[in-house]
Amino acid sequence: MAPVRPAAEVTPTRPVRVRFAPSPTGDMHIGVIRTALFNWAYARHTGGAFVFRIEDTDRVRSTEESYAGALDVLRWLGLDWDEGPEVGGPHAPYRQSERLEIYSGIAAQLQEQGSAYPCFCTPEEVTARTAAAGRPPGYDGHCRALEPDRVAAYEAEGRRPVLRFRMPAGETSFVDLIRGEVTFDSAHVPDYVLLRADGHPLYTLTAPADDVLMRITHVLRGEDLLSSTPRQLALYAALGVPPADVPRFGHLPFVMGEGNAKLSKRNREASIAFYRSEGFLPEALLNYLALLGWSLGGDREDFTLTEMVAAFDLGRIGSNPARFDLKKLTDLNGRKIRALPAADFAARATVFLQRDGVLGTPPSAAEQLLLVAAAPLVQERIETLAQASGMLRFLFVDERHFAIDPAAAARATAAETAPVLAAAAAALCGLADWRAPLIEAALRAALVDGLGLKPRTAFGPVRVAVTGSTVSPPLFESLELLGRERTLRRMQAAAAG
RNA sequence: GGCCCCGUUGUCUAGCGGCCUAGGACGCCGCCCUCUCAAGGCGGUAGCGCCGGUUCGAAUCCGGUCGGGGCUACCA
Repeated sequence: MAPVRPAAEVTPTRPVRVRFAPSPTGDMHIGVIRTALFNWAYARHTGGAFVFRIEDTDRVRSTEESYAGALDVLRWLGLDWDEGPEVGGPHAPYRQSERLEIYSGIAAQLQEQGSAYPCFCTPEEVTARTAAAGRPPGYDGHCRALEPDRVAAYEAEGRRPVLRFRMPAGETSFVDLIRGEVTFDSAHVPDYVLLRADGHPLYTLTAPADDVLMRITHVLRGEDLLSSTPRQLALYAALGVPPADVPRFGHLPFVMGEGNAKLSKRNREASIAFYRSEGFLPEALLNYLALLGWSLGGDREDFTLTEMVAAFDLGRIGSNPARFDLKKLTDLNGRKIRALPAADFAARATVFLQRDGVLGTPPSAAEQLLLVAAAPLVQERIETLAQASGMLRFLFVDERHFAIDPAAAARATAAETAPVLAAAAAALCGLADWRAPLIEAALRAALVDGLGLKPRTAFGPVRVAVTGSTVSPPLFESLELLGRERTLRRMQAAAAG
């Protein structure tokens, strides 16, 4: 058999159409989204189309929740699709469960022309045979040429056959977009199942069918599908798909978790929902994921989606698996948070502050103003949005519920702190203008110069008394935002013990 | 077992025959700054899996080897 060559070598000018085709069988995870990102970036870079298809042919595992979750995650990330669920398109429907007639038509054609045949073997029988023969596992072609009376006998037993594709002998090679030329010998590619015994199609049929029907030009998918590519190519040959309509293939390396295992749905760290609820920014997640297997070139690691799209190039995708590193993601997230305009940060942090009861729902106008004012102070100190609450609570908490963290209070005795707080309160109560520089000057004069304390020991008690913690945004700015009244009240309360 | 893919510091990577006594980033360690915590600045730590070959010259090309991974489902 002549080697099958990718279509793009024949027609390099066909407009790019890529697809993201998850199966809705669980939470969207890191690896899957990285695949979506690369497809999306390639489509946007080339001005092509990004097709979103749902491969829900496994009726047992697919759930409506996962389906909804997939759309939700893509939307949250900002990976917009040109064709697919809810937006429709010329090749609708985009859920394979709604395209069943198409697949049975193709299956019938394949069977009619002898490219596929019914197989009555049970999996147990196949393994028993290969084991007995000392052969490697995999279907042995037992039903390839069944006599009619054998078929009748099986049917009389009440067996329902699957439909298997008849793998032609010979070699199949193709040029993988990421790995270069790959060759498989059909001797190692067993006849595979197209249709279940109940007549429902498998992805082995639906994915290749839809890739061609939806006029996909480039299939960028996980490395786990690399060895199913010769099957897909053989199917196209049997169907008589013109070479120009056969997509090119590129197999992305895995994203690994801790240890040496592929990051899977088992890890909580693999779920996009986890990062969303921890306060990671979508653009940080995407930026980080891009770094796993792709590089802008040079030393640029912190970039925008727009920059990524402009520079995206399949040639720069690496072929070796990458380990997911939460520390690096977190660092990148911190950078993106710091770079946010204050109002933008405030808007994004709001849901987290509400979740933690720091802000009301909806927040009052005063709360919103205070949050924007405090934003720059906090942005520099947190790495995830979820950390904002701990840093800001003292500013918004109702005075009746304000409390000093016991661990912070235990750092010094009341006898030690009371004089400091009294002096601080005295210095501040008559301050003409309640602004950070003046607050600082007054406190330094009273505590450092007046009481002869080191800055560290002078301001520590004030910080604990007013913010309730040993860790807070910068003290003087915090006092300014808190206001004179609440500041003095908290100092007096703390001094009184 | 068979077939296929992969192999630069702990991690992600740059590198595509001389610019490499291998660059950047995260992490880690130290110092500086400093009202806490951060941020920032400066410095340090650590790598081309191994063996052959090609070449004047190899991280870069070739072969082998070892190691890791995937597939080998009526999952995708």
